[in-house]
Amino acid sequence: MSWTDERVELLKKLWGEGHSASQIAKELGGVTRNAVIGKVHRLGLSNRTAGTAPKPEPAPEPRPEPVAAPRAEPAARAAAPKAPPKAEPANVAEEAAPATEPRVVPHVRKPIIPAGQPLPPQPSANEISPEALAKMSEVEKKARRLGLMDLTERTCKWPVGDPATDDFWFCGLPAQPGKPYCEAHVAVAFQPMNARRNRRR
DNA sequence: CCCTGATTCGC
DNA sequence: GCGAATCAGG
Repeated sequence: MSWTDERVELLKKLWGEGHSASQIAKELGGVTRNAVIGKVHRLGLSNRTAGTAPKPEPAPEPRPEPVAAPRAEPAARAAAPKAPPKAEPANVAEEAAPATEPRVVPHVRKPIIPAGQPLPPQPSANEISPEALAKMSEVEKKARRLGLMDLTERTCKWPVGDPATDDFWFCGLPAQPGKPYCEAHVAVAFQPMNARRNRRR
């Protein structure tokens, strides 16, 4: 493969969008991340300040913490996340569709499993620890929202949303080595039969 | 260990 | 110019 105008163009675009060299290499195909980096340098756009203000800062996370503790035990480990079974509206900054549909979807999600992997929780099937669920929906907000083609051996392949709609993507966060999912999703997918139970302390 | 970009240097 | 090997860091 050679650096045709097209490929260089795509390289510039992706690099400008903050994609990593390895990601770009995969999207371009036929090149390694080294090749990409090398080219990036030769093009003189090593600094991602190409154009204007591409400062992909992760959305600031709300810190719910205001507990005006009157006077409690010093070492009180209040680790009781009230994870409501309701799925948080993991939305982005803006939503194109107003979605005035009367239809309410109360249950969690209905992920579709890539292949031969442990099945995610069926909403009505079994029970997952509230903590795991909470962590999961929390993570979905930070997910990279990868497309099918962006998945690699080390990206979380946890599907989110309805494949029939545009609102469908894969978690994409760093997967646990050897596992198909990231830490949070592994926690949900690989539920030890005795995960909950001896939780009391 | 996984990943990231940066640099070198033979081709 | 190209990119594998290597380096340096997270």
